[in-house]
Amino acid sequence: MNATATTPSLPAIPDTLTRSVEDYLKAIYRLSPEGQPASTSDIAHLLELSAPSVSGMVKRLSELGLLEHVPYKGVQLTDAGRRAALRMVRRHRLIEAYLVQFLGYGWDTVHAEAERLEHAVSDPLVERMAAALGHPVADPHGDPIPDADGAIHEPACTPLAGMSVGDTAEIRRVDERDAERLRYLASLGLVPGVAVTLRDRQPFGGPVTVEASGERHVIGPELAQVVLVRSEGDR
Amino acid sequence: MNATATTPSLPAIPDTLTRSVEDYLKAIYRLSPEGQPASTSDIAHLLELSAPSVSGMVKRLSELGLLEHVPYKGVQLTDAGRRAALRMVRRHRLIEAYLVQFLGYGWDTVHAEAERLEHAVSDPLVERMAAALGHPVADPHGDPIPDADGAIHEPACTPLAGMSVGDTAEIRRVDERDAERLRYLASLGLVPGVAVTLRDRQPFGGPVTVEASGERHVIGPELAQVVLVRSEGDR
DNA sequence: ACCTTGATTTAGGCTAGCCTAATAATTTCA
DNA sequence: TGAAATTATTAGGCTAGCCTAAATCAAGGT
Repeated sequence: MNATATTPSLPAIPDTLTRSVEDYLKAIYRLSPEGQPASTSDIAHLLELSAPSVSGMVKRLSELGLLEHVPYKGVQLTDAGRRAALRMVRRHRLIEAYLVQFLGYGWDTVHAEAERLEHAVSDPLVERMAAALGHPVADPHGDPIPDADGAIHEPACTPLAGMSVGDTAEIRRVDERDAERLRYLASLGLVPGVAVTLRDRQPFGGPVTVEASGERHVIGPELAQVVLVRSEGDR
Repeated sequence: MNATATTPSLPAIPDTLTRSVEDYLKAIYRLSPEGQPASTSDIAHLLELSAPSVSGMVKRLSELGLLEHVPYKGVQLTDAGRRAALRMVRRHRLIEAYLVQFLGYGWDTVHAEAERLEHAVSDPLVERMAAALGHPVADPHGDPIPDADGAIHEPACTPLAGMSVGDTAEIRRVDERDAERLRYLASLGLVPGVAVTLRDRQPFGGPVTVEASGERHVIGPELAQVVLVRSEGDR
């Protein structure tokens, strides 16, 4: 017995992770940016994999020291795991920003491309892109970009659905994953940086009416949930 | 029996190939751009894999209709295989050109990065890069870039080692794979576009002396083999 | 014509990741 | 509290790709 004795033989974290592993870490980070445990089934749902597949991978990742797993309770990233996850988040968001800025991509199509590229770019390339962009702090959807050390500042945002009638706020962030949704929001002019005023809300989870750039739009509740705003009052 | 009856059940070529398959096709293309058969062991050597691994993959690829294999004779790409290979060659060379032009890469470091990115980029991204570059016909090492339909024009080149003393020629192409070699060549000013005159050749495969940009350099025979030139006389 | 040599293929085994079906643990609710 | 529902894990199996060791084929020299 000559190891540092935490778990029975700890296989060091390999210097390069597989695509799968990177995707798991990103998913777990997304499910619990604050560090609360994420459930197996949530991970499975997000990655569109079966629950047993996730169970198996979770076991391997915890043996690698990338996360901690309490059976039937959930998983939490270790520091090493969170670092690796944030590295992927940084890559993803910088790639999106780069493709939009320099290669004419739209905010609706850029996610799929970044999803593959993030596993293939080298760290130096990521930093070159960051420099070419002038070290941006957010991607085209308003998602904050962690710095190279993994520090990230998540600005306080609330769903548009949570605004009160009469309130005015600025759109900060929009969930990036559904291209069609992004195209629809863009067609309405509901993009980050735009000021919106809530004009009406129907009861029982009904639609809301917002005014932006002088136009009024009726928005369904699930859409109003993925558009994040910052009230003029905050910070 | 309801198939078109060439081989006993032909599994259609999948729309996306794996990284491994893409690498095999590229390797086979490189070993036989003219279509002569490539040997198992040459493929194994180029990809740094064991011969049995290559044997197994070759079997699968021939079942997929990407190549034809005559046991103990060699493999030849089919039209579909060659098309897939040229698609990878186009990607690789355009990525190299893009990274050098827009992201400050040097010709010595760009190969490794392109080697990974070529498997991850989408066709539209490749075409956007090509457009941003103004549809170049060659990459930073002078290697010609196939067009989007897979047509490629390989300019007639001969190794510098094959020149006669007193001849003058233009450097056209340099093997891209060894970063250190590229750095050395660049330090001597021996890059594509430069005119060189052969001043001396030592017998028995000895070094050659070339003059370029007014300077003389002594070059070992294996280096003189990977620098390709076009004589002023040729086309 | 035979035998050695080198290239190639077959045999058998391994890991990473995925799956479905079956089992087990936890939570919920009557 | 105890059954039902939910959630997670184990069992067992699959493919892609890689490996080493063993067998086999193709040639070339005597």
